[in-house]
Formats: sequence, structure tokens, C-alpha cells
Amino acid sequence: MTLDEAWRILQENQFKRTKNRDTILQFFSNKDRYLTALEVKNFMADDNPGISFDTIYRNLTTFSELGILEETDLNGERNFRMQCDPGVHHHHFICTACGKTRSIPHCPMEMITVNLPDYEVEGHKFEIYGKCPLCVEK
Amino acid sequence: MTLDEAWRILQENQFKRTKNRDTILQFFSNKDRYLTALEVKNFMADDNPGISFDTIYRNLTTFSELGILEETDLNGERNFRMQCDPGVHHHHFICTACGKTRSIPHCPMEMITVNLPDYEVEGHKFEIYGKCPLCVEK
DNA sequence: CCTTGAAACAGGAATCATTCCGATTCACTC
DNA sequence: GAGTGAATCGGAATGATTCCTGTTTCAAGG
Repeated sequence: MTLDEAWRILQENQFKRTKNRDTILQFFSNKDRYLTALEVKNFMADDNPGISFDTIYRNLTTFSELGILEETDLNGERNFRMQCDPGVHHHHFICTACGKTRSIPHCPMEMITVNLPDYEVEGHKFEIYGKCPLCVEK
Repeated sequence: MTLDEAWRILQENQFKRTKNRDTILQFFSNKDRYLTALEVKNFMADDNPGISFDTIYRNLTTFSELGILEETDLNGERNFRMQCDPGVHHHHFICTACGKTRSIPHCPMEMITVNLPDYEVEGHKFEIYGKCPLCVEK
């Protein structure tokens, strides 16, 4: 997702345009990886060294709820990345060495839900972990 | 997995037979659900009110490493359950209302790894969340 | 521009799960 | 039944995340 798309969504939902939100979104743009609140904070060091975690988490949560960011739990920590393809359901391979991700278009749900009659499916999580080609070389 | 199987594995690996381990394993036996360290502690209240979280986590981690328990992260918390079918790869449906799980024999990996040439796959996570038939009724 | 109310923010305290650490106790071996 | 390393206890420490309260900033209207 581009920054313009993100801001369009934010403004459609009556969120104000602030410097912090701008910087946070810029940090995520063009990165194909999951990032933590701490990494956001470190990136903000130049721009706004005093930013509070409250502000970071509040905005990350907002972005995630609006579908601007994708969120996942990695080792018990919240991780976020720019929504790579809004509206198109997908999953990720995540490199455990460098953190890079690779989109996986397949979704295992279709062939499986048939076997869960009377169950009310609300969501699912499918992630593959390992080393990306670049990290395998090393 | 039965308690006897669990103890066989523990003794094969030179772990001592202690009261705490016994009580913890009993708590997990015959439960088809994921449980937290806190739930273990509450269960121990009768038997050993003063048990420390250190002891609980140390043992849960040991059990998990030995394949006696299965472990997963749910909302950033470590959750454990008795290994339901040792050696047989499977996944779970997890009820978000009552916590009960249901084994899913299918694994999506076979049909997908083909699309990850040069990637070194180390693991994966696949879980389905929703309401079980009993909780749907309510 | 200037005002103004609501949204956003800073800073620090509080919370919650988990881990670490030093001192003590226990399970197994001889 | 004594010795030894494993296991445990209790409490302090850590790290991520959230809460709280007073202050600042945004953007819409006059």
C-alpha cells in the first residue's frame, strides 16, 4: 500500500494528519518485513526523540484496525508491516534470520472448512518460518 | 498422551520424578485445550500454594521441548496442552469462547512448499479460530 | 488569520507475563 | 543414611504494553 492510499483511508475515517503518523507510515513504506514498536521508536529518534510508546502503540493499533498495517504475534511480541495487497487474502513466509517476508497467495482454508461442520470459523493464522534464499547462502 | 508415556520420556532424559511435575502433568491430562501458566498455578493452589512461576515455566518449557506438551502463542501469551497424538503432525481449531480444541489432520505445507524454491523451511503455524458447535448454540 | 473544542501527544507510572538469581531442599546413587 | 547435582522457592528484575493526567496540536468556522 502506498502512503497516499493510507492517508486516504485515514482521512475517510476522520483521523487528523499529524507529523508522528506521517513519520511512522514512512518507516513502514516499501519494507517487506514485520517491525516492532521499538524499531519504530528507534527510527523516530531523529525526528521526534521524545515520542512516547503510548503514541506509537495507539497509532499502530489504529493503522492495523483500518487495514493499513498487517499485524502478527512473533515470539509474544506485536509485529506490524505495511499491508502488501489490500483486499487480497494472503499469508507470509517469514525469514527467521533477516525478517524479510514473502507473500504466499495460497490459503489452506478452502479445502479444510468442509471438515468443520457446525463450527463457526472466525479467523485463522498461517505462517511459514525459515531462511530466505539470501540467508541460506550465508 | 498418557501420564505413563510422559514419565517414560522424562526418565529416559534423566529428569527426576518430583511432586510438582506430577501435579502439573495431571492438570494437563485428558484436557483437549490450551492452558496458561497462571491456570497451572491456580490448579496447584491446593497441592502447593507456594509454587513459583519459575518452577512452572521451567517445567512447561521442559515438557514442551520433550514433546510431552504442545505450545502456542495466543494473544502474546504462552499456552500449553497435552500432546494429543505424538509423532503425528496435525493442527488445531481453537474455540475463542471456551478454549476447547479440535484436531485438524490436514497440513497445508505439502502443496505449498513447492512454491518456495531456494527457501529453507524451518517450521510453520496453522491455527483456525472460532466457535465450537457447543458455543455456537449459546 | 484567530479562536476553540476535540484529537493527539508526552512523560511517567502501572500492569502483566516471563525470566533471573541466590539460597535452600529434594531425589536418586553408593 | 550421606553426598551431590537437580529442582525448587521467593522475590527481585526485565521487557513489552497500557493507563493516566496534564499539555499541545490540528483543522474547521468566524
